[in-house]
Amino acid sequence: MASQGAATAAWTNEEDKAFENAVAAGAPPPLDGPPEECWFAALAASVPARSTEEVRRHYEALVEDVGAIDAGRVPLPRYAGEDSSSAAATAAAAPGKDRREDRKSFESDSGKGCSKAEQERRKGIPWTEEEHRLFLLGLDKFGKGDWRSISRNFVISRTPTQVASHAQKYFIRLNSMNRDRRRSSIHDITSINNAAQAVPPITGQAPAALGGPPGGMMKHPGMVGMYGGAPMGHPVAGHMVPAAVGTPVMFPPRPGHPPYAMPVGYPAPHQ
DNA sequence: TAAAAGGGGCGTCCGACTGA
DNA sequence: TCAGTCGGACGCCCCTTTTA
Repeated sequence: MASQGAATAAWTNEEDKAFENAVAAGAPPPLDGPPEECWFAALAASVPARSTEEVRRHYEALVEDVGAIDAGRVPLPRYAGEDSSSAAATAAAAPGKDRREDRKSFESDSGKGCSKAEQERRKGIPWTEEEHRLFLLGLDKFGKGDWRSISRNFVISRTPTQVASHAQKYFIRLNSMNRDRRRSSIHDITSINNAAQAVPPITGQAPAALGGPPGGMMKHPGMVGMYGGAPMGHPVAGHMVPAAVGTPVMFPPRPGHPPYAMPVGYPAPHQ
């Protein structure tokens, strides 16, 4: 991943949050002057400690991340989803899902594996944050509905059906953001940037290598989803501010594919 | 106060249905 | 025919309440 704000101090959690919220809100639409400059200035107003130029670079770094993935410059984590050994391989690559997989493997090892129950209904393999992040990238790239392309080019470890199913629940989740009693879930990740910094290094890279600041940005380190190693039940407000609730934060539209859930007045980044 | 039980939320899988 | 959508079943876990 591209190093965000490499030339300046690392962005803090609060700054990232404010930045994302501003992007999610679409930022005040530029009224006059160069649209792009005004738009970044509006974003910068949400992050007082950062200059417009810093905000611009931060933004472009995110876009660059997407571009790198699009171009295949960023090696995607290897998932072996096609065969039955995928569970172990994926579990090894994604420490966040170990608990359930451990139970699963235990059941298999204890003689209950390949049981009738398992043949009747395969147990679900929880999505990792990395997969979800790739899903968001694919959603940005191909738009809502093109699950096959997303599956083939981004979430290669999941079938189009799985991607579609995941998307369905994801959008349901987004629509239910205003409910009071909710647990935190992987679907709370609505921005690629946020996810990138929250995702444990699935490739074994250090978090900084993935673009996140040292120490990550999550207020609950290690929170990786329902079946991850981190606890569930943390108040959502603790790591997701209301402004971002229900507002998908996606990267800007690119030529050739429709934007998804982008606020009005979202300028095209430098290409 | 600690443990147990029940309720409810969440994520995944599956099958039926629909439209191109 | 195929891909996408929708709704429900299922399993798992956490939270709250109840009980000793």
